[in-house]
Amino acid sequence: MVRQKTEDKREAILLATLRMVNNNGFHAAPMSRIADVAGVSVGTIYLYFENKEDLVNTLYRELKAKFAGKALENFDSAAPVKKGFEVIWRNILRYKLSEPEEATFIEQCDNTPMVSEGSREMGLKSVQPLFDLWERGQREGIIKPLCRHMLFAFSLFPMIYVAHIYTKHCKELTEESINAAFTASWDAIRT
Amino acid sequence: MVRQKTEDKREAILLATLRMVNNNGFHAAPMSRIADVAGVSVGTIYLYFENKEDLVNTLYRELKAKFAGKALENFDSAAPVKKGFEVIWRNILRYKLSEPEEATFIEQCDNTPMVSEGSREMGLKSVQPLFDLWERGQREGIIKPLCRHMLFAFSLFPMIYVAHIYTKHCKELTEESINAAFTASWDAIRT
DNA sequence: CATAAATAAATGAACGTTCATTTTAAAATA
DNA sequence: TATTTTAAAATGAACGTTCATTTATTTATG
Repeated sequence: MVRQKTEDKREAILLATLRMVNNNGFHAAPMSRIADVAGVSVGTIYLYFENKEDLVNTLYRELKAKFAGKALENFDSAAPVKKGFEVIWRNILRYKLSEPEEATFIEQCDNTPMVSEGSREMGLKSVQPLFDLWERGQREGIIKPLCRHMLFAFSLFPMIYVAHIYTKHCKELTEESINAAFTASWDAIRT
Repeated sequence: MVRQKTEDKREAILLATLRMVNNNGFHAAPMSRIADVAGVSVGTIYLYFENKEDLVNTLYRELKAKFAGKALENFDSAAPVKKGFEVIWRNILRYKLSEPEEATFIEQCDNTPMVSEGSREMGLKSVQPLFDLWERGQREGIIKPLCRHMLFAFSLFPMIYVAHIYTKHCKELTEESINAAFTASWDAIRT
């Protein structure tokens, strides 16, 4: 075996991309600067990624996969609907608060043509257990008969927005606020 | 009297900007194409606007002002809290559904460094009556004691998201769905 | 020494912006 | 009224810069 492409460099490039894009958006993250921050030559990036689009999409998909893993941690599909929902809800909030850089990047990607529709769909499929849970809740008459989009819009989307605002302004969310936010989320979708 | 800069051209340039940016984001709206679509020469744009940033910020502020006007239409600050909230809620939804292009542009702007923090703050101040209404609701014990961000996140943000999804996929929101969405919004923030 | 990884330099396309020039129409003149 | 003057409005080719990507070269490894 000859010399391997060091995995370190790949990671450094991905991390640099995350940081640069978060700092000032995509238009302020030229390949040259990503290379600088990663401590790597520009050309090297093209050894690991096809082009910039591929680089960004790869990063997006990896983060989304990690996110889905965290979101479903300790989730028991046999538990009561409200309990199951609360577990996922708190998991997502914890992730958004503890990994604000990753969270910000994901949000940026959801609003740019640089990330393909395919990458986005992949992200949705990874939280299928949540959709199943909602459906069960509706069959049991516990959850309002709204479509997925609406349920997401009223129960998870607001929390993601709140986490974003708070990390952006470096304020801390008290345990009390978090509980209040969960109550609001649940009140919105429960019958 | 000398010749006036025709107001038509200014409007054409703004409209072209709106369309181009909506089509594929800011990076796909070069001044040259904006000029083409507006039926104007590139240089002409610089007679009406200082630079691209000024052009975009001007458009953003004009749309935000129009939005605020629509949002507060028929709002009576003396009416009961729930009624007042419902008026504004439905006004915003109507705007988002009837002017999807403008709505999409505003959303894009809220996620780009091209729009200054100052422009964004201006947008917030224009819906002060809504904040006042929430405060009154809290004094009356009708609305949960959450901060502005949270109230916005749980009652208006989801609806904006839903309107966006539906117009994007060209689906129609039934009157029934709209009522259900309002109930969810109100349930989320009422005590 | 052979081969792949890493680099630095080179390339060309695209962009925002400028500016010398032309067009337009109101004002002045006769 | 018909003609000339004037200055603002409009133009679009050209400029300098930046960017993503490619190429040629060097470096490191087995």
